[in-house]
Amino acid sequence: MLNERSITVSQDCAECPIRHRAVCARCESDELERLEEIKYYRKFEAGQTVIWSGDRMDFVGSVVSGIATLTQTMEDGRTQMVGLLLPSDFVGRPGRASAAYDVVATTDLVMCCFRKSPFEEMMRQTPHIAQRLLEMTLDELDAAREWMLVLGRKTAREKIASLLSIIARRDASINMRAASSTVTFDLPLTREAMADYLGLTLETVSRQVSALKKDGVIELEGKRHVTVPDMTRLLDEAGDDSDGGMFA
Amino acid sequence: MLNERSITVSQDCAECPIRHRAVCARCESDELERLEEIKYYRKFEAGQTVIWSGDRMDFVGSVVSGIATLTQTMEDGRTQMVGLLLPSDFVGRPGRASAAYDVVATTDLVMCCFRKSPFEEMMRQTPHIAQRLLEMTLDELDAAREWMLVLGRKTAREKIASLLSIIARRDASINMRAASSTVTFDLPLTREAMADYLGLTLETVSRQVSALKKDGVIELEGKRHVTVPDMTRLLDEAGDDSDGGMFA
DNA sequence: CGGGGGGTTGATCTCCTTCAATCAACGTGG
DNA sequence: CCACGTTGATTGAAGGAGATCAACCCCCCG
Repeated sequence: MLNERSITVSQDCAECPIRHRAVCARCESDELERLEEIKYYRKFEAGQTVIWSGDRMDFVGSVVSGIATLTQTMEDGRTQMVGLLLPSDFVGRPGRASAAYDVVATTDLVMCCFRKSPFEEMMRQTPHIAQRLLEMTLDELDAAREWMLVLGRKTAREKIASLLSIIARRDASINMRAASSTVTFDLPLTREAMADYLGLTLETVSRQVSALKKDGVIELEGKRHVTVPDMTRLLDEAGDDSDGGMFA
Repeated sequence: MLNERSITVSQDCAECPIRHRAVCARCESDELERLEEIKYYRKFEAGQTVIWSGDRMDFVGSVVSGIATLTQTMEDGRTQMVGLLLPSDFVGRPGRASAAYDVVATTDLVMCCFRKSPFEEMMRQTPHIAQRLLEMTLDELDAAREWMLVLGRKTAREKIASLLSIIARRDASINMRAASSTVTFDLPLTREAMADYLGLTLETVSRQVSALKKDGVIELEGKRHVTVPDMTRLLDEAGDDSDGGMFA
């Protein structure tokens, strides 16, 4: 832990680990130079709140490393996660003054932030940023719609299987691993966070995870380390159409 | 499959009722001229399918009048609506070859379609279109996230109240009516479509609509015509934070 | 008249929530 | 080093919200 923490984070775009996927992916070197002028890094510890819904938000930015969640909460405390932010994902909405959701770091988190108004100005001038942001937003919209099916129509067991599939898939994509039939990864979420994502209680999550384990769909080491011996089987449990659309 | 009785109607952008809200809202007159060259109108009757998920899609477009739905269906028939398309809403995704969802006309529908590759070419050349599309996509993403809270955490009664609130609100916005405390509108959806939107069964929808009526939250003339005597009361039933965010 | 689509209502069942006890891992202070 | 509190997780028992299955109504239309 301490070792990882002490790693110096590069502020140089040229060495940025998320350069090829983030909002700046399409930028030319002169555009990157302009971005460097308005950017700054921020670090958050696991559990810290990045911003509260309704708060004034004078920056937008990208997740460099770590994981954050976007959540909505009703007055009586019921909460629903509406987004899971992974490295390269974009945070904030250009043209909007205040945050629409709570953003919370679930692991230690590094963000590359841009001051909002210069960023908005750049969006107007250089189409590369707006183009990439449109692409990313359309992807997020697709993901949100996929999740609406999960929330509205799937059983608890299918919900868990769906979540595990998604994490496994993205893990494979980030680490450039081939989609082999057996997959291993660490759950970045607590049982409660999983429940908030899936519209369940944490007890139901716990029970269904245990059930999937008992049925041999997954194997567990500790609470968080998951092995999926047969990815097809998991996708089947998720109720997704066969292939699982291994899209980039 | 090919009995699609789409009728082409010529129409002038200058007189278009959705010009100020659609994807072309920001276009200058010369840009509109270019758009006119690649556009064509299509009409669909209530119940007709505009396109099936997975089908090749060689156009994108805007809803001019009428209402369409975006739905996802699992192999066993469970369906979830993931979008409700109203006049001025955009259909299709630039850069994607095939439809990701079923699009169905729930009322008689008129669409203004653009041939896909010329449209994509225009997006690259004229920033006004991409800018507006980004804005609209961000709005849709917000709406989708709002809906995730409804699907994941609200009770059946709250779900119905939420749907009615949304329809009432948008109706007020389209018809430029002041947000008076008493509102009247026609439900554009069958009970089954409401159920698909809300992740419920049609029986539960029916029961909860009746319950809201019995409790005086709404009044009904026939099955479809709804009167809301006190909008605040309805918003309260929906579990939304007080004001209901009367956004433009 | 018959039939079908849309809608309502009733009885029963079940999956998930709720409430509660227990456990393991971990850090902290006496 | 051990008692103690805390946090995350598991498991059990009981209850309820909504699903399921089924009957029936209304209205339009051929």
